[in-house]
Amino acid sequence: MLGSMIEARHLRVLRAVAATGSFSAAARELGCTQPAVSQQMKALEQSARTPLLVRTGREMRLTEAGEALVRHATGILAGLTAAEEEIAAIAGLRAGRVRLVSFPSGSSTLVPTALAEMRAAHPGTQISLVEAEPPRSVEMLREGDCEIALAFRYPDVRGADPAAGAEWDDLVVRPLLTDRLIGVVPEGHRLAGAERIGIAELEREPWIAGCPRCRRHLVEVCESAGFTPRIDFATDDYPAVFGLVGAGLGVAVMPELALESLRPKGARTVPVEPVVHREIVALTLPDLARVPAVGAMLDRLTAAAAR
Amino acid sequence: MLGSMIEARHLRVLRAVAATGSFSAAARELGCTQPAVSQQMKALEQSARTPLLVRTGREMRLTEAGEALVRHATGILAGLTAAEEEIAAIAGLRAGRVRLVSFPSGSSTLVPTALAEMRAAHPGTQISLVEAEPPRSVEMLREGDCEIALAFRYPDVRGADPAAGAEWDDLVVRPLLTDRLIGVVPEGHRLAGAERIGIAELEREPWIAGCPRCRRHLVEVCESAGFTPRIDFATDDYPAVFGLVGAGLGVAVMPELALESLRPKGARTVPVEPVVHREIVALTLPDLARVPAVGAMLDRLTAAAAR
DNA sequence: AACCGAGCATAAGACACCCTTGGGGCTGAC
DNA sequence: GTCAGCCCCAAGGGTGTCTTATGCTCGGTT
Repeated sequence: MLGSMIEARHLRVLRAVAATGSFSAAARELGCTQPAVSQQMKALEQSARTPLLVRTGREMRLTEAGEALVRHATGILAGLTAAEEEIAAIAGLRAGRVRLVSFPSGSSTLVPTALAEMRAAHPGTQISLVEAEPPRSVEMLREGDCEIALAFRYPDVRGADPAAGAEWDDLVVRPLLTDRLIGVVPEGHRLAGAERIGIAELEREPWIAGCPRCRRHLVEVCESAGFTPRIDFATDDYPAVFGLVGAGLGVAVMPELALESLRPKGARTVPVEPVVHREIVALTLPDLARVPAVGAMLDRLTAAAAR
Repeated sequence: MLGSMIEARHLRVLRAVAATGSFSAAARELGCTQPAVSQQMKALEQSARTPLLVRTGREMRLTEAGEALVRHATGILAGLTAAEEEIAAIAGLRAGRVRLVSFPSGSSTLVPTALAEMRAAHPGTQISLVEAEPPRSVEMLREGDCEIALAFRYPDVRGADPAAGAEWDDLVVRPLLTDRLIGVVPEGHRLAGAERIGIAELEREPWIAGCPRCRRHLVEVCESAGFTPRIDFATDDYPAVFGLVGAGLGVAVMPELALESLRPKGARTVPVEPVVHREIVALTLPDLARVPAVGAMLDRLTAAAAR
């Protein structure tokens, strides 16, 4: 049912025979023995239901049908080698597109350096970057709108939050780096000069929270410390958080990594206890992880995170 | 060495998978089982050295390499089916060219009727006709300049002429019809009214011979009758022979078939004894005889000769 | 919460295909 | 006449391919 068609191998052999004029020469060109060529041609003529070659003792000639097939074979084999080359380029990292989606402001230093190294090592590849929040970015990954999603996760505070990581159990999770949350208080705050702050010391402060998941995790941490934070504002824009805190409107916690590219105007940063870690990971699909360009980009991200 | 390339079968399966979005549906479309599709795709991905499909649980998506391959597959498979159709047309007598070469004036009635029936039965085929003498026509056949050669041969007169037929022992010889030689004498000749002429009765007449092979055979026949003919003229143009005989310049023998389309001006025809037969045959190469259009044309020639 | 249907992967077995080796016949050249 | 080149044929080993049967996961249902 599937095997009664003309195969590419047949056309390669036929073309070699037509070009050289003999089975033996074609066999030498193809790197096989002469009976192999003979059998291929017999099979091809059988599936064609008409002779393609005329054996005249001295030379091997094509029939009309043979000429027609050779004429078509040229284009077909050209298309086939073009396809093979394009695939080989993708497999050999001389081409390939990787769509990277990252959470906002998570691409401050990690993504740019990884992207620069990737471009330097494999100039043919094209890396695109879009920003999206983790719930949305994972959705994009599953929908096929990107190949790599940068996300972060918090460890379970009390074993009651398996959902945060459980959503990813069918994904490839590549840990990149782990940073911790730093407390942010107004300059005039009573704890502004402290060396460390126990989280419970901020029980009665108004809070400025981050993105929904950050906010949820903040509540969990505080509740396991014995209180429920009063959240007055919520924004995922870190400069805005800094502005709000600097204006004396509340306190906040912020990833250490985000601080590197922010200027603390009117606010002070203080380590909090217990230490809260945030793990930044790269996510992809199992099949996509085996795509060379995707794997290479993951490696670059890992390498960039190692600093 | 030969088996490491992308095969057409792989592309057909890949296209079906891409079109249907699942292995099972592709298997139904292709008329095979689902594991067959699964294994084909695994083999293709292995030879591509990069994943082509992304299994996301719900749907089957293509990677960039997969998209590229499908894009190429469209053209490749189109070319392949076009080639298959053209071959099938030739095999199915909806197309095909047959170059027929015939000896002069041998195509008087035989070839036209066969050609007309061929055209009526298989309108797609193209039959061309060229005239050439038997030594040359066989050469054309061997050189690949025609598919069928019409020729004639005389039976051995004394077992000393094996060369006439021995040249064809690697050819397919299809006997079409056998006619006999008829004597031609001037109107005023002493034997013009005879019912039969013994060949020896023309011993002292001047002769008008035909083509080289006819002339050679004439000499053999006469010699086996006990004399050597005196040949004054030789031409392979039968009307010219008639003219020469009618002008009283000699006697001749002529194939009965040629007489049908000639007007005997000034000459009379008389059967000669012993009866000399001339066998008209169609020649082709063994491989070419298996080409449908060639075989069909041979059949039409045989059928036309049966009348 | 448990069930069920759809879909994919895997394993094993039968079968076909393909290539190679070895031998033979044929043709053309020295 | 011999020799080299070319083709076909037959037999054997290896590989690929398809099928059946089975297990697993997922999504929708009862």
